Amino acid sequence: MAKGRGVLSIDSDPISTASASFLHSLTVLNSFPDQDSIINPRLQQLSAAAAAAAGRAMDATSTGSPPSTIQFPVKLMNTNGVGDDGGGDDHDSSFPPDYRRRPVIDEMDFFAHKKHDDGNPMTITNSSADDLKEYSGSPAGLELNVNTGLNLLTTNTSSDQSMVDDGISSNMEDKRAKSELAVLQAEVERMKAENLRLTDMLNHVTSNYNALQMHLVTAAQDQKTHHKNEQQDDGKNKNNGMVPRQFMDLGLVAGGGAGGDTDDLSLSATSEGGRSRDRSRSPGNNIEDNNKEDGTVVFDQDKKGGNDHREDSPGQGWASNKVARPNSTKTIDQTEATIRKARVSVRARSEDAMISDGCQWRKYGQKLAKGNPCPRAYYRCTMAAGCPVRKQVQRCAEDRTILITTYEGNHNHPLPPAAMAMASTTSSAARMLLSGSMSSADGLMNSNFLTRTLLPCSANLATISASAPFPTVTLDLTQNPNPLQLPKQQTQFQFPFPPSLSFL
DNA sequence: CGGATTTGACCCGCGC
DNA sequence: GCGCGGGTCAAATCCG
Repeated sequence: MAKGRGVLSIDSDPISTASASFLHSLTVLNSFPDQDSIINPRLQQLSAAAAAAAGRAMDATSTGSPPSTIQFPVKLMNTNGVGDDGGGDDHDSSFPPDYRRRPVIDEMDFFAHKKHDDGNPMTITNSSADDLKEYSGSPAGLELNVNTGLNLLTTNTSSDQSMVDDGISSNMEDKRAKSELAVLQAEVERMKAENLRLTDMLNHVTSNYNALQMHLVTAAQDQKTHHKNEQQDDGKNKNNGMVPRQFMDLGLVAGGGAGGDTDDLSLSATSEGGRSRDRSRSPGNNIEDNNKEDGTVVFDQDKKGGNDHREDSPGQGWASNKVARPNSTKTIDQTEATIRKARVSVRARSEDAMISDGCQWRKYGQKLAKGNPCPRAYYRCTMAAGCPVRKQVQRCAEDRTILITTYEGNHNHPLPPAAMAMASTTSSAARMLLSGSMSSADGLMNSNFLTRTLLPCSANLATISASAPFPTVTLDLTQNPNPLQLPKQQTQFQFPFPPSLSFL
């Protein structure tokens, strides 16, 4: 899956969480064939047609082929070939670095569609209404315009044939060719203007994205500062030198760990510090985990008043954090709990007992949960010693073909490419959740906003549950609201998510 | 034989 | 304080 590599660098920013819509948009843009294969061919064909017309005018042959001149523009539209494969899965591997300045007609289609259909606030807004109107359903609209020219030509052609019979072809053919040439030149000019307009729009999207990103960075920094102050006030910081970067390092699955960030995948809030249980586990590499898992340190400092709690075990970063902090305010506690307990739940149809997400898991328990006849299985990541990531797998009681997989914790190791999709998708979702947690008073952002931002093209795909025991982002892959993004039906579960695909 | 899975027991938080 | 339910452990078992 080589979708949209061009977006990787964008989302590599750990703070770009809420910019998912832009990432998605850009990913979709990525999915389209490069402009060279769309607009340029059209211009080339127009130019070629113009040249042909000029040549015909010079030749003034009486056997001009009306059908070809009539169908020419139609071919132009067909050459676009956009949207024929649901996002152009195979086109974008060589995404040009300057793609932002190379508008693609179908990009406009995408935005125009979004503007009208879902009212996505992220949608470009500075375009004139005329632009949007003109481009809504761009292929059809363009075709209409081109056809206008054709009609003229067709008229000329029909009369031309009669002229030919009359033996006055030379003059009329010349006229006809010139007329055709003028039409084509006008079309070329129009295409150029179109390019400029698209460029402007794309620039605007980019600037919007940057602005949002800056906003998120600011919010994250504020949050960090807040927690630092909190720690200082406590005066009980037992982890000097350890700075909470973020509650959840959703990090950047940077190319299989090649990139600096090795604890890439953060499927959910850091290490489940919120886990109320503090049973002692085998001592392991707790310290290491704490160092790796952002935010863990922050919550690990309190041992519940020094009671007889056993030490949390290291390798189990996810069970290592204490919730209560003596001097913390109620608000802070709530926020922390929210962040620590965040989870990402994925609903997908699968006949298998477990979806294949590219990671290696070891089952360590199974329980019958109340309200669901299907047992819930507990898995632990075994790709690296001490990896705190765990997941729960359970079939939906209402529809047993639906497998609900809930991820929790941060991987402390590089992920194989196969796991990148899941990692990116779930981390995007989790980032969205935590972003919301950090920037709203009640710990959760407006779910509609999150949903739309996360998956602007399919708002019903992601939901934020605030009522669940843990704040949970649910990614519902059992529906297929946007066929363009689901190339094919898979029996084996795979991640069809636009955001995730953008990182593959 | 080593690793994975199963399964009953245990721990803990929460609500009553 | 007690019971319930979720989550985890670890011995037993299975399997390649």
